[in-house]
Amino acid sequence: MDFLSDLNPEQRVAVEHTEGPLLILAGAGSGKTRVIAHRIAYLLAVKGVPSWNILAVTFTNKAAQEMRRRVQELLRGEQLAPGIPWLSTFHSLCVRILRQDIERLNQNYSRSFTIYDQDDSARLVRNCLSDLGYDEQKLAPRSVQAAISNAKNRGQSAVAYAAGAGYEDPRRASIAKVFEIYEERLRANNALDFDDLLIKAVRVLRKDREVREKYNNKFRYILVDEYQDTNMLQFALIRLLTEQQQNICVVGDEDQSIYKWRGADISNILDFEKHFPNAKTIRLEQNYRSTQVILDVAGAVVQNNIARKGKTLWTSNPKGERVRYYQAPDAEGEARFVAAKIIEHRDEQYDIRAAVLYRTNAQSRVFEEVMRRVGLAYNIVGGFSFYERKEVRDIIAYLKLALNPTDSIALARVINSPPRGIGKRTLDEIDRRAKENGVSHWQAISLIIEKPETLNRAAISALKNFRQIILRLGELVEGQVSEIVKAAILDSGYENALKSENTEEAQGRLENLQELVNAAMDYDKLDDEGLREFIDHAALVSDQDQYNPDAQVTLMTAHSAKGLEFPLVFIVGLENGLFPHSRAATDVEELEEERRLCYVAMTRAQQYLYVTHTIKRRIYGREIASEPSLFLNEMPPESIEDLSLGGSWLYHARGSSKINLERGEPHKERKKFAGKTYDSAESIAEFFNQRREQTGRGSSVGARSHGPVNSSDPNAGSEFVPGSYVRHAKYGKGLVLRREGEGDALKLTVTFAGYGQKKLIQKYAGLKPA
DNA sequence: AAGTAAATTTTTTTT
DNA sequence: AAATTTACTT
Repeated sequence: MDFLSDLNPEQRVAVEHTEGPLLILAGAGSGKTRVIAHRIAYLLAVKGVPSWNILAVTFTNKAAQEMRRRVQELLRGEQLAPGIPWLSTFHSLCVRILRQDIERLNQNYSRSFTIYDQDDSARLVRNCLSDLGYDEQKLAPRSVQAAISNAKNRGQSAVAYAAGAGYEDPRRASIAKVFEIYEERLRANNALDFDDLLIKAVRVLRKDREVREKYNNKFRYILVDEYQDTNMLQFALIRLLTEQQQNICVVGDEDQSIYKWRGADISNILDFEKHFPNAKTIRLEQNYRSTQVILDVAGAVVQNNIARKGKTLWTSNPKGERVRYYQAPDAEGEARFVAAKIIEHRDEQYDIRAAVLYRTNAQSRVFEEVMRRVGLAYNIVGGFSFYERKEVRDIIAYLKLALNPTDSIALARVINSPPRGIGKRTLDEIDRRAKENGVSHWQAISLIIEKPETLNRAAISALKNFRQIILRLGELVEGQVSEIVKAAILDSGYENALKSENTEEAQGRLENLQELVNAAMDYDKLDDEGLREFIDHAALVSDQDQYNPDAQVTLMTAHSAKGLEFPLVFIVGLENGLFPHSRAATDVEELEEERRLCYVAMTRAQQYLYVTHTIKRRIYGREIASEPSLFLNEMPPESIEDLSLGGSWLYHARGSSKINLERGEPHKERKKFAGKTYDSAESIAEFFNQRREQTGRGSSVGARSHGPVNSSDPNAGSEFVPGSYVRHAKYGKGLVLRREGEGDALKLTVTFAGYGQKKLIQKYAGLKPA
């Protein structure tokens, strides 16, 4: 079989250009997965490259799996030496490298290191904070963790972070201190957090020539997918791996860069030609996925971004139907609309796959409830994953301890769960003895058992009991994975504790643990995968790995949808403050990232795209009036069909004579959207006033909503209505989110870039319009 | 030490 | 509104 005939000319070049650096700028839906799969197959079958010489890095394990499947399918019937290339995520690649070679770093890490996920690492930060005597109210563990992670992703050590001047964050010195002991403790626990996986892998490659040469010789052909979302460390890794050869092929799309907040550095892709001087660049601009209208609308939105090279996607697909728009009275109505439409589409085409995309996971609940009520089977991606459930995490902590008893986070997690009589007093004593003798908590337990000092007999026997459990598990680590998992569930007393609870919830937890055993059994069959790999997998599975391509309805965040496609897509909750998210509202760059996210979401759609928003929404149990997203405003009206009942925002926006849409040539540069936008105070007030008049006439939609926005009288303090921008002497520019009270008691909730939300009394805050 | 009641917080996106 | 944390009882 030849691997070229069903490719377009550009795709073909991308497959054939195997030697030397290659940059593939692949627009949404331009068949990049196809190209990568064909390229790998071509390397193997035509170029005769041995499979172990190929490394392909994808964003998720699922994507790697999918790639493997497609390559295998292409190679069916080919006579080839067996073996599949290394297909993995950056993080699992680093784990594989480190499990081999971390000891060469001489940093007291052993090959049996533990991986700390977000939750573990947050716990460790919390420990550090409390040991330093810092107030968690002032230094939120999560934000400290984020600051540390950001610094690590920039390649900074604790010392460098402390020295790093710049903007004066009063918390900086304290965070640096936390950072320092956080790192110390990771090392003491023989643990690596997600960032460390990359950092240590880069370090070992950089430091040790032998290791570097080993991997340079091994990976002669390297492919990186989603290159626009790689960060500094991932780039460093690529550089080190391509020191000898330059057969590096990267694929990406600047318009789909949505992980800047996680340290992704777009200049990696923009400067690729600089980094690899002889690079060839190929643009894939033909879209095979979506209808013309969907592409037009998505393009019109992303065109509002300034920081953009700009490219033109085209398609020979049919024009398709207009994008459908719906304004719902509330989140419940929004979900009901989506469910009803899915059912309608099913009548047309019984097996149509649908996706509901939202900005935040918290939005999923209403959709789940409605889907269940109307009897639509759905698959949910993200949110609370299987491995994040408490009981599953607890059992995994037992297993981690069996392999690495110095892991104090795992120890703290399970030492008294299920309850076995080890309380605060005992824990304090363990901590004291550990510090006194400079040993781990695990070793401190043995010290206490030998020489109890202050503790009573009951506590000592509880500790002995616990130590015995872990030691016994330790004897099983070489055996079958499912056996030790079963032992952990049973010997820890977890099963009995749940059984004696005798509730439905406990029953569910038991079933989850049975699932864990089932998952472990898969590892029994594999020769070179054991407990270690099982636990690594649990830490490194991504949310997207829960995606089931056969599911009829999938609920997930817009982020998780990257790389996927569906005939029928709903983008819900398109409201200012939600999508774009309020945390991104005041920063132009962040707003542009939100817009790209919206673009990614829209370009998932193959045939039908629906965009919806609500006019009021519950947040923390409080009902808040919400306003339509500015992204809705950026969609060309002629491509939108309004399905709302009664008067919709769209109806007002488009129906008003004030609107003067300045439309230029479709693909020429166009001035920023000049239509009526709702990002000014007056227009929002106007919109809601119009609504009130209309609903007053007896429209059924949201007839009695007394949200704060609706109460805004344009004549009184009209400057500071929700949606308007203000300037604060200290915090700078901010977006007004909420308005409460009147006169002197007028309180405003304002979100400021870098400072979060603040409640301000207008009388004292000295706000100016911005 | 463990269970219950009260208070407090939570929501960005994720390897 | 729900979940988690803390305070208070036994």
